[in-house]
Amino acid sequence: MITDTQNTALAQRLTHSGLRSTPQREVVYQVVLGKRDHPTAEEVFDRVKSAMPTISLATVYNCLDALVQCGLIKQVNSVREPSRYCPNLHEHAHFHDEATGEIHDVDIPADLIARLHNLLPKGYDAVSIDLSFRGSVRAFHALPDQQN
Amino acid sequence: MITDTQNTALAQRLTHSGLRSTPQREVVYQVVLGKRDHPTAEEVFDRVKSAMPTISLATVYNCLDALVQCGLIKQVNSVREPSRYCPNLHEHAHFHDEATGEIHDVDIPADLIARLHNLLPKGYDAVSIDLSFRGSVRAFHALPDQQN
DNA sequence: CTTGAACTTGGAACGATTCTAAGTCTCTTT
DNA sequence: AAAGAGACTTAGAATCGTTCCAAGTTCAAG
Repeated sequence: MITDTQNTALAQRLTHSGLRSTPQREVVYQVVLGKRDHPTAEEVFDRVKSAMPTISLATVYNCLDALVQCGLIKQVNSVREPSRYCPNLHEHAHFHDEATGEIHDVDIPADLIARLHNLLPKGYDAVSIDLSFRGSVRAFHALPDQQN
Repeated sequence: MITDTQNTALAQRLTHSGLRSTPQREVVYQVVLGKRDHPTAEEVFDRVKSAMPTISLATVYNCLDALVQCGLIKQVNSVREPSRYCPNLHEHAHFHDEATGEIHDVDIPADLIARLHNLLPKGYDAVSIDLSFRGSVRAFHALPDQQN
């Protein structure tokens, strides 16, 4: 659907971080962007293979790392489960649905993030916050799609 | 230092959950209680071996699971690192010091926990919240030990 | 061109955890 | 007290996501 501006953005970000833009990294990036679920490296691997059948799993890991490093995607670490990757760059929390295994993004208002930082004692300097919920999602009587 | 009331509490909790109180579980419990750091299963294993040299690592995992299950300790899941266990049962967050690898407990006021729950859209039912920071702790000019 | 660094590849290696099979312990029921 | 059923322990094998490795490839700069 989209490729050109995204790929130049990709190239810029990568070179800016001292990394190279390669066909593999472009394809991996497109795949993660392409579907707004939270795929594991293995799932990314499967999806990428249709476009590039010779790619190896090690390369997928390498590409995902590179993309995380230059800030284009985020790594979502689940508990004793494979890491997942998401293109949502806003500060947000994750809700792990224990029934389905799905992960849903949950927005965090900026003032709340500030308040979380204020929990820390003096001298504590947090570079990242991770907020995650686990539970289940009650099927809901077809509400006409509130906000998201 | 302490053993008797703790061990009866242990026995009660275990049997209440349909589990048995065993020498191994008592020792593992004492070890986790004994030092307020956040040991991994392997570290618990090492500490337990001095009191009970024949215990196996599998049993340590089993015992830790049992204690977590009946609510006597908590499992702290780090990112792509071994799980750690802590006897602090209050709702609290964790600060992962990237320099030292240490984990520090951080209290969360009750109203903030409520506010976190309120982030969730309708229908989302969270059974647990995990809040963790990672960063570093600046050494602090010998403050006369504030609160903790 | 050449040189070197970054990258890709497949497979081996790793490490935390779980599983397995065999043996032991401990309640209950007689 | 004997017997049977579970729960528990043990050592080692197995699992699985991830990382490492060695060899070959590509790319950018001189």
